[in-house]
Amino acid sequence: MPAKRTSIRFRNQLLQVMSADDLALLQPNFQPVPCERSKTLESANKKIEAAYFMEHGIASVVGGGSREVEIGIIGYEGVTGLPIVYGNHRSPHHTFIQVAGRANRISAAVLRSALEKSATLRALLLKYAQCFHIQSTHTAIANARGTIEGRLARWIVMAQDRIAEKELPITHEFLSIMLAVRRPGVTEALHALARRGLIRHDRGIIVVIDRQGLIERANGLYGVPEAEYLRLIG
Amino acid sequence: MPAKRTSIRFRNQLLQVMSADDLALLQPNFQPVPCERSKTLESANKKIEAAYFMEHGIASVVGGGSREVEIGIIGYEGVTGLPIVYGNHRSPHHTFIQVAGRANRISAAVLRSALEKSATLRALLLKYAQCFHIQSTHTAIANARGTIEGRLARWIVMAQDRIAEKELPITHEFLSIMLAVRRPGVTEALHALARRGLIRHDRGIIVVIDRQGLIERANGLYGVPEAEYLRLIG
DNA sequence: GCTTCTTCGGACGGTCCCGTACATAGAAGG
DNA sequence: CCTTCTATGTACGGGACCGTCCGAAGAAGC
Repeated sequence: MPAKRTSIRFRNQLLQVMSADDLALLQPNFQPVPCERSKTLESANKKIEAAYFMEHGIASVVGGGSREVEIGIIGYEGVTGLPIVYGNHRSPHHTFIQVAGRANRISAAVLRSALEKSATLRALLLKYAQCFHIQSTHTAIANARGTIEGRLARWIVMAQDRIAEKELPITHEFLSIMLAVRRPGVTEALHALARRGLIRHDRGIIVVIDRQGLIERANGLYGVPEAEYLRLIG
Repeated sequence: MPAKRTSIRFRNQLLQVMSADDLALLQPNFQPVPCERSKTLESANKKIEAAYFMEHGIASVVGGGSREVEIGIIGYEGVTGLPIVYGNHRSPHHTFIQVAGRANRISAAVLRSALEKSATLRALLLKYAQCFHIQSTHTAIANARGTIEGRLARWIVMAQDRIAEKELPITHEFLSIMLAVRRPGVTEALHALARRGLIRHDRGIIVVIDRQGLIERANGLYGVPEAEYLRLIG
């Protein structure tokens, strides 16, 4: 066997579980890019130029026109640009970096042709598409039934899954936009979580203390999409 | 050209826009079935036996465990069983008939093998999957920001799109579960819509009077998924 | 060290919606 | 016609959250 195989290990979960052949289709076309906060990856109703296999940081998908609402988040477990997987060039959503990090960028055209060539790559990315779909349906459920405190607890745990550190660099203002609530509402809910000893927080920082307690506080809003991810992707 | 072509016209939009070859893969395996109200098409976390190309009536997809919340609805514009298209056997959602009608049933195994054979069939159903995904993201947005009256107006217009008649057979109780609100809240919101002259309502019946007015009342919550459907499927 | 900007803490009246309870009125079946 | 069930109308107190405003307290630049 030729020793051509580059031994770069990706943190991205999709790239990790991908077959060597599929990875070989993508990897030569990867462009490692830093993702600074607020960087736009996709604009609503504009052609999607590239997909980003996240390595670090968090991307957020939002929709709803003027006053945007978060639909889902993507970290090193996933990839942006799902409309490409669906066979499309655009979507009415906006995707941007919420927590700085880095990603492997691949152009939409290359990804599209790789998807045509490989049925197994298609299968993997479609499974991830289902995971992301389920994540957004559970956002819908959380928005319908959850209190601010519960939704916030869910968001913090989901973000921690993707950061893998206990410190989340995020402001109340940002969270209030994501959850579509009033900014002081976020402040109060964070205090409530802190009073219960589940988090600490400082200017622009939230520190997870009791992850399991947060999950319980989320009152059933956390867990289902995560279990589906494990089942489908592992 | 051999006159083998059966000239049955389907009402289902996906079957209408499908190529003759793709239709030929599916149609011999169709089983026309009546869909009475409350019939379960898919259960949460159970193997999906079949997909249903709706011809009449409305199927509803819900999730969220004990107190379920509606994620999206499917009528003659679509098909149930999207997890099959995603390459899966199950999902954490529950799908059932909300307004009686009928559908063309096709077993999951047959649909799966047809999807493997035909790239164009895959492409079409994936486009519909994206449409449904966008529908559920907009349910998330509506749940986050809409008033009961607005969300109700959205739901009524969406249902009317799929019923194509002005009369919707639906009870307040049912709507309250779908929207995850209190039952008397639905009663009051329906009165408000009626006072504005947008609907009439009777025991178990809602009659659309001013569709455009309802859309305006939905305050931006209606329209985006519908426009995407037109763009992607036509 | 002082100004300026960002971020957070706290407060106000007001609104929407909740949980609950109860009464009425069609429908359905004897 | 009478009973029973379902569906709707209405009311009450209470809680969650809203829009808004203002002050304080770190962070950042001059």
